[in-house]
Amino acid sequence: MKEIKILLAEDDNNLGSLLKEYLVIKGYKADLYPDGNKAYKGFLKEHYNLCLLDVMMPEKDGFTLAKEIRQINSDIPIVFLTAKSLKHDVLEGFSLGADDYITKPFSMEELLYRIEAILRRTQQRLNKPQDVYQIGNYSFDTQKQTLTINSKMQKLTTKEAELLKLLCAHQNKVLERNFALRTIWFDDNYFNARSMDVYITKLRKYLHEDPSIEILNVHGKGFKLLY
Amino acid sequence: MKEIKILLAEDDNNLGSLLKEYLVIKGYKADLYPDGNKAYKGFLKEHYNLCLLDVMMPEKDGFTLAKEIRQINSDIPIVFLTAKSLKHDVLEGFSLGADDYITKPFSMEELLYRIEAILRRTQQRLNKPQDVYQIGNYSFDTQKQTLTINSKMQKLTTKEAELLKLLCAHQNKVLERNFALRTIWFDDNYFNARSMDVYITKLRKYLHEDPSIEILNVHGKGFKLLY
DNA sequence: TAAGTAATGTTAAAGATTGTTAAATAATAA
DNA sequence: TTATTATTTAACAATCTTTAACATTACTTA
Repeated sequence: MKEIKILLAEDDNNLGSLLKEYLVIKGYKADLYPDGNKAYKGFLKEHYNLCLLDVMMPEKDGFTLAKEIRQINSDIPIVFLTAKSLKHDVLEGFSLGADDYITKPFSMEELLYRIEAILRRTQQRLNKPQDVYQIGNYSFDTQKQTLTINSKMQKLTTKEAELLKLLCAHQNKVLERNFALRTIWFDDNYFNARSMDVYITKLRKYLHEDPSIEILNVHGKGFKLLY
Repeated sequence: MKEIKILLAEDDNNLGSLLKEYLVIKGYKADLYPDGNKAYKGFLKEHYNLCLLDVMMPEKDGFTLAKEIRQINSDIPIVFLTAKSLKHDVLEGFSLGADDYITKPFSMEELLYRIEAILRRTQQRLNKPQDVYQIGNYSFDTQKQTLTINSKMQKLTTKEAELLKLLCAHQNKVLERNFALRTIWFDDNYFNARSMDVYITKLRKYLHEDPSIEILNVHGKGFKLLY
């Protein structure tokens, strides 16, 4: 797991230190800068993953700083901290491409959760989103489109994998025909429905080695993956 | 620009209608559901880009609904609306993978900006372009058009490098055929498509030394670089 | 209950897309 | 210009998806 570095720009040293300490405890690397200019210089030197900017700061306010940061990195998540919850202010922040906007006073925990929510969105694509389902004794890798049991690996075609993925997402619940058809085939006409039946047969064959697994048909409704 | 569809689950019909109307004015398509069950059914039928869920709802509350939605689509942005700003509540929301959390009363404009901030993140999800990509054990220099492994350096032709670069920018995601063709060949006709297939074969050969790397074909859609 | 109808199961063939190699053409360097 | 390299086109193989055909099962209705 790569370390995540947060740029923290806050002129109130009490709050700033507190925040930094809290973030460090939570496993982030955080650098505190007391004003916008110093923060900007720091931004140029280091490689940060997220910016936490106070709006009201001496020398250079948070909005100006955000603009400058955006010039260099149009992609980095920016979160504003502010005492006043003036509507106009909030809107200006977002129009600069803020990812979130938190008005003081706020709880540390909430801040942390908001940071994590944003990082989840921005980081997740960089790491591989290893979606792997365990289906009985099988292991189904949705990214690689493979189904493995006892080190025997079966490659799945795209359609096979898409359908199995939907079944997994609905495990023990009915996957409705029309929903699956519209999701995978984008049209729930008769022929696509028959095509889907063919794929159900194929999946049943693949999953044959673990007898506790079953793709049950719910007449007129759809299919249910049980195990 | 594709239409963006928002699922709105809110039992207070006054607020719900107001929200829906506002979102529609702002150019979104929005469907209002008066409780969690109806919202879930709607979610199964339609394809939404974002969910706006009231926490307190009859039949099925927002948290439960979010869990069910996440089962089916682990990726869709979810925003909670709530009257109470109880800390415990907020944290629960985020732990379910909420992308934002707004306590009533809120201004319509702020809501809109928050929605836009989230969509900005989720819609454009390409990795930022880099000069040098690490692909498994390979190092791919886009400027020099070289692919290096164990100090063995392979020169790439322009087309090879362009295609590999696009694949890298989309790593773990599908690089759509037509997009790649229009980007690199400026025309997605049949012959260019065949030419691209030839290049895919070449790239696969170059990347053969690290077996964890794979250029997966997603039938009818495009290619996905996995490692 | 029995017959009729609709839905699903299964297999194989047809049709479409992709994989691969080599030859032909185009572009570039010597 | 020729030699070399890059790209496209052609040809054929392999794979994936859809369609067709027929079998079976589930439901409906008389």
